[in-house]
Amino acid sequence: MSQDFAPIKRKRLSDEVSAQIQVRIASGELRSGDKLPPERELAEIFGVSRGAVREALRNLERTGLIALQAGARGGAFIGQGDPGLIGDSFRNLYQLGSVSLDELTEARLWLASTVVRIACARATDADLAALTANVDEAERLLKARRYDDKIDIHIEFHNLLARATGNAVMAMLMGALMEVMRDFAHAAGGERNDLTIKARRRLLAALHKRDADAAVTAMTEHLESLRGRYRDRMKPHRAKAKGMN
Amino acid sequence: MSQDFAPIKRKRLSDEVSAQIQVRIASGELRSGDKLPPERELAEIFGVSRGAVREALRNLERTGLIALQAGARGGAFIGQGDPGLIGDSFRNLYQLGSVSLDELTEARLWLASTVVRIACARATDADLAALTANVDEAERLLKARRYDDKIDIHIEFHNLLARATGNAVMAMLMGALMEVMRDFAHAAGGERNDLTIKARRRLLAALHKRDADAAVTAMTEHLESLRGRYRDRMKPHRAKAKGMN
DNA sequence: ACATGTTTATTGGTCCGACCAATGGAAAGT
DNA sequence: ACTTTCCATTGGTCGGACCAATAAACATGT
Repeated sequence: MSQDFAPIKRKRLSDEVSAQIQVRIASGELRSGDKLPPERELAEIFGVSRGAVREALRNLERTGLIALQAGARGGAFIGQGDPGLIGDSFRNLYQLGSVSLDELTEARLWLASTVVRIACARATDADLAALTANVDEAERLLKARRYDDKIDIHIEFHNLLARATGNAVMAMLMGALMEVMRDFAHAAGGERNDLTIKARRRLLAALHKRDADAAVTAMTEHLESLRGRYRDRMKPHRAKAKGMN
Repeated sequence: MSQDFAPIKRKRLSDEVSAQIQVRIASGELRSGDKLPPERELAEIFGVSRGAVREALRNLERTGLIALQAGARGGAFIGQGDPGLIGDSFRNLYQLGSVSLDELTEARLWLASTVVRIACARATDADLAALTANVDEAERLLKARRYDDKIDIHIEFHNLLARATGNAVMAMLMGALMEVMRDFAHAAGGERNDLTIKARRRLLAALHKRDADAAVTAMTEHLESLRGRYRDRMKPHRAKAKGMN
């Protein structure tokens, strides 16, 4: 036993409280819809101040585990999680310089390939209809020169496609990456040509024919060309982080 | 103008504060390593109580945007984000019943296929050496009957492979999914046979030969069989959430 | 001079007690 | 029976106090 004394972890009270509640959730003791005791009671139970309890609850709220609601029948209710947090995480990592734009677009391209292949096999008629409607809408917006609105529709296309895989996790992963893409798509300004529309028409045709290889090709080629254009347009908007160590 | 009066958003002060700070970060005005003014000053600047500022800072800390440090030269420092939060999000979504175990394993399988294909093309000698060392270690633990420790090594294998793609985003995505896998791998108890080891040896051989198809096959077959075994062993550990709307 | 211990100023961490604001149900009035 | 008013409950905010950690400035001893 050379150097393994005590780690000495000065944990914050609020973190201790939120940890205990989280354990109750992980164990299944607390489930979606359940209500926690009021802050004042929790303070007494845990033997800490209401402020500490409050910080714990706010943390859990931020994590999407609970939702706070004021008023008579209000309180802290166990929620269902928030898929949007995944996208937020990536946004932060990008803004803080921990991941690059190039890595994001590359990962997105890889994910999109998988998505389109799976979706090609599983997409329902309703999925295909929604995708078609989406492209129609995008074309309408393009003609109306509403380039900024078009971006959101384009992003929605990828989300629809990901949902067509029938796998919520995959939909969330793609959704997260697309959230970051949204940011700099708006920053870079929307495309004003119809290349995307045409590529999507080809993709839809392949999907209807259940031709996975053609669908993947259509998707990949389009994203590759987009990637090239973005790379030219977006100068790195941040100098490399100077280590804070 | 039929019904578009005022949205009436009763935002919390602390959220308003954290939002303003976040904007400064997004705009690049605040960068990794920068220090925010002390809580008491921020309270005066924003014209709110110190408690409100504190909640805002704790929220940002939870998000990985800042790190709080007590003491004389302490304060709130802009951080670099925390990739672990992505895994936490999925863990929460799973625990709260918003995503199923099956969707997680399926998405993991898809991602792993992509990862192994890319890694096959890009892995450096150092990557391959690390992967080989990992499998050796796993074999050692298996012989020592340290099944629980073996799980973590097995998970590390996937992370190493993902890192071998050279894409940090992909490594984070895989890392996040594997974090959830870790939970129920431990809950289900580690495998006690050497099937995984053998599959990994085949995978490594394919990687060394840069035979992408063989590598993908080795990975996929193994994960598929694992998936089948898990499905038998893990009964859904939670009844379907009764909606709380 | 140098090393070591002590003080002190700074800053996050916690607590208390009070009051405000939202909300739904109970009581009162019609 | 319906509407209005009131009230208890519960989160949201505040101010001020004190504790705890920390590093710099200072004092002390060799």
